[in-house]
Amino acid sequence: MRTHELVLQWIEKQLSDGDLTLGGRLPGERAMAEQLQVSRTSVREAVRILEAMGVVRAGVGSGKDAGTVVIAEPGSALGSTLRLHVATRHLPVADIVETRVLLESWAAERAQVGVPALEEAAALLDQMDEASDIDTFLALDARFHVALAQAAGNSVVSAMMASLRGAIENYASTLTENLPDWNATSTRLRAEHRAILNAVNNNDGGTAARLVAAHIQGFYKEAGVGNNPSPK
Amino acid sequence: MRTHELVLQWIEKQLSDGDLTLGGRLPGERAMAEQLQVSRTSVREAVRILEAMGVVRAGVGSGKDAGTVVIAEPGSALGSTLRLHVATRHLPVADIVETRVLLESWAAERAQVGVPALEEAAALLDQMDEASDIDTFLALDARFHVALAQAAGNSVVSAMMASLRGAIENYASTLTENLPDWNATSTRLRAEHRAILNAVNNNDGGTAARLVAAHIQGFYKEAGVGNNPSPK
DNA sequence: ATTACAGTGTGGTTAGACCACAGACTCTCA
DNA sequence: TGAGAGTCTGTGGTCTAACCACACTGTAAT
Repeated sequence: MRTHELVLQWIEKQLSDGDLTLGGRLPGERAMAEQLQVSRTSVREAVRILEAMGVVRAGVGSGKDAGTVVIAEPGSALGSTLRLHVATRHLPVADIVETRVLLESWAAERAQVGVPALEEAAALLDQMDEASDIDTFLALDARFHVALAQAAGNSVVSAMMASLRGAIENYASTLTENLPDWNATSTRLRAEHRAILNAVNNNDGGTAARLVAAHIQGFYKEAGVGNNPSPK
Repeated sequence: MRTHELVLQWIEKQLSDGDLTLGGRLPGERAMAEQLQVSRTSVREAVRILEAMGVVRAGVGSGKDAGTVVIAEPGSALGSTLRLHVATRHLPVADIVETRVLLESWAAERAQVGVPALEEAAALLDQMDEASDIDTFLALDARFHVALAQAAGNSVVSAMMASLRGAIENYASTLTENLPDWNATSTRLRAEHRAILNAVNNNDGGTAARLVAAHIQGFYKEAGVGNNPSPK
């Protein structure tokens, strides 16, 4: 077993045992190195991996943002991983879109009325009405979908949803260049968003799920993702 | 931007541009360091991250298994990430199980008859009939479920399925100790597996999906995962 | 009291050395 | 001529020891 894996194992144990909790600080790299009788290099490699996994955040200096702190950001971490694999051409974008449809439909169907995430979603829609440039619109759109997914209350689904969206974010941005008429498209997307949110708030999960699926597939189809996700 | 992130960016570009493909070798660490004008340490940190993401595999020595090679194993990488987050107690096991049900039901419904993965699944069932100890059985069980998911032909869903299963592998192993009668349970599980596979082979996706959902929920419920996944 | 500055501890980076490993090569000897 | 032993080379794995930038903390000078 490689040295940095030993460090990883040790840290994972600290987490499992509850000795290290969210917001907690890891010992300094030099201290850990001495405690585990390994070099600082190996400690750093382990920390790098945890950072890539979204489990810790490293900050220099001193004070509140300094040191290596335990966080919980599985979404962005999974997103980076998926993005890299898309780059290797072994995760087709069509499969990602299809999976998004699957997860978001499920979440829309089970979204619970009254949770804070839904209020945030509504606020985001208002902001989108005033967004002028495309990138701002897309960023708000991403947050809206994530908020909607959160309303279902399953953190794994939320994280995966966010990661899928993140993995193809640049891709989606590029796609908009293919659109014949962005104004028309954005107007349609905004209307669809309202309809989805209304269905959710009316406790009509089935309709919400169908609308979400059509919404996502419609966008990528119009923007020209060659492959058509298998129809439900 | 930190140095190792620069290296990561460079490698990702090589992948995107197709200069680096599956099975291909990265330049040696020393060569990359010189080419990018950074230290070997920084190159190594980048490689460690890619390794954690399941994008490359590092091997010492010389010959076919040596050097840093591009692979495509998103499943195990995502699994490690999820496992760590479970350790931080911010991804409840119940949510993972629920997501498994979601993904596997979907996959079972769309599994295509005749693909190699289904033949492998059938072979695994035969092996499970002869498996004596629990851990062997569970390992085969995991492979069966992954094979079933692969039959749907969506690589993202397959990878996520595998990762979810991997994230709670140890957990599942521990759970079996809670079972009152392993022989009875394993007999039931085997019968359920056969029924699922039969439904798939009869092109009865709806039934297959229902059976899979019941199969997974039943196991965790019997084994005592407190939380009950929200009913469909 | 306010300000300037040195001190301290954090992660970030580097250079250079040595190790174990595994295949390729070469030399020796039967 | 063939087989075996020994050497060479290049890979990643690890370690040490230094230096940097940063951000707060305490202290001393004004």
